[in-house]
Amino acid sequence: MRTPVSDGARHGWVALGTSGERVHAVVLDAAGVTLERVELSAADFPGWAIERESTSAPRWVWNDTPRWYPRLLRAGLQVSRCHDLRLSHLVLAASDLVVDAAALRAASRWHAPPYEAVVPRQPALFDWDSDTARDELPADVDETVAEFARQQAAITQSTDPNRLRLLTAAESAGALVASELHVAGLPWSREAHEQILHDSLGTRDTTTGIPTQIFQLRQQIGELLGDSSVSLDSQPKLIRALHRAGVLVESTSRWELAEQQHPVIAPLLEYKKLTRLLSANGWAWLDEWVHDERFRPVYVPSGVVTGRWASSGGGALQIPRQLRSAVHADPGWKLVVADVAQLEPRVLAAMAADTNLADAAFGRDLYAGIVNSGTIASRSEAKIAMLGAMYGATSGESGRLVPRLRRSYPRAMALVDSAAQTGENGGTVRTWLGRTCPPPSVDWQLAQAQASDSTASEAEVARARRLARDRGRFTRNYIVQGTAAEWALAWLGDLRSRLARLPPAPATERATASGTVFGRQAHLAFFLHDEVIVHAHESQAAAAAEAVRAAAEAAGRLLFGEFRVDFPLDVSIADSAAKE
DNA sequence: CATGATAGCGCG
DNA sequence: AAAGCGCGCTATCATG
Repeated sequence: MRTPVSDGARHGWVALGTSGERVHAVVLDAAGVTLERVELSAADFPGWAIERESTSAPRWVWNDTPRWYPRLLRAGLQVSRCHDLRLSHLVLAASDLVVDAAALRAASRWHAPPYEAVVPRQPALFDWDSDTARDELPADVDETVAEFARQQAAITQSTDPNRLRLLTAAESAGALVASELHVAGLPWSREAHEQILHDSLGTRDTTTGIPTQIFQLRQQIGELLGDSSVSLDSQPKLIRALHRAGVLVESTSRWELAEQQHPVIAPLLEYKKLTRLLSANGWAWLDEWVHDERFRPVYVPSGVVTGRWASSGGGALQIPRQLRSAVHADPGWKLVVADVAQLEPRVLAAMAADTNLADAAFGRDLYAGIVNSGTIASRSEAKIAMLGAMYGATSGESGRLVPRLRRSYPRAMALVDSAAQTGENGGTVRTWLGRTCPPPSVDWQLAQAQASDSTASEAEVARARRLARDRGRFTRNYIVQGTAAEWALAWLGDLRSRLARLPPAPATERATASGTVFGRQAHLAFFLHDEVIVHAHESQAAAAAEAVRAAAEAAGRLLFGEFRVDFPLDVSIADSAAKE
């Protein structure tokens, strides 16, 4: 295992490409001048890369991290830095900060969907259409070098090269982390999971497969509704059965059912809860997604329009709290579970340089700070108000409370209000580092144009107004959610290099079996917007926890410099990831 | 039989 | 009471 060299002077770049079975590398100096061209067989490539990393720690330039990095990891190489051309292209071609994006946009083959969408897990299910084939990502090394040059030029000539350099580096570091998370996997106890399933669902009937608890609830609900054959899984049928029993609901959603007074409600809500567990994370999920005590979801960096990650397969970003105790460290290892308290409002305070809000948050619970300042009476109201301000609430308790925040924190509120106004007017907004939201759709623009015509009907005007407001709420939230995603990338990127610098754990049986770079090393095991889980040998858990905190501080400084805002973490070191 | 839309619920 | 952002996934049901 090679430990990444810590960042210091610039180490130059190595651009990679393929041609058939051959790998081509072009070594560039820091100014982008070609120093050397190397051609390798696919088999020789990992060894060559390991050598290169240890001698010069270059920034690896490649078309798409998931097409290159997993095999290097399996060969034992954790690289220190890369430039992901696909992700960077998507950011730069759309960014307001780029002065002339024509050349980038003309290179349309670089505008490509995530690898998972192109190479699906079950290829048979995918229907290749001509567009996808035509837009396949370039792999040739000269095309790689050319795109890299275009991107460097776009950054250098932009109105804010520093931000775009940070953003593309953060995106690229995130791409490395995403591959590492997949290869390492989330430690998952099959036994603990099965215990949870058994405790809540009971045992599966040997012939029907229906768990006893669900079977019994179904019987009980049938009796209470006076219809033993009622279908509980079909909303229309369930609604009709409820109506016959005098429960006058318009939907079968949980909140509406919960309002009703009827003996069938409690068992019905329980039934819905249990069937949800069964279908989303039951025995079938366990068999499909957990192997060798690891859950290995596919993370999709930048899969969300705001820059947040998405995931593909297994519902990685929706693991229910109920199952978190199944996330369990290996014997002799620990989980360091850390999440940021109120990331988004802190990010908003820093973006707006709103010292009142940053001070209210400093060193404590942000909502308690708002209460403390006398702005709002209770913590729960403060939270509702702040979420309403960032999401664009107009009615209800939230809408009522937002004006109070506007009085106490005018700078922060003006920033989100202005983003909303820009969006309503059809404009674009951008995050702190320059990720720019998409322009309004053709349909949206058409609706606005029609509504401004003197012959427009009332319905057309109302629809255009509603669409404009919808877009305003989107852009309002975009700047905050997107900048929070950037903070999280900076946190992850800094953390991965800190963890890589920790000395390896003592040799264990598992280390020899796992066959990857992470067998003996503290490593990231999970990431979810504002939370990380690190898997570390017990001898290193405390150092890993300290690295998590230090990385959060570094991320705050990297984005917001000396502005006085902090990002406090809740950190725990435990065998499982269970909360509370 | 396959595809797409919708409801509902899980996560931040 | 159920609004106000961003997602993925499952089941059902209408449509091709």
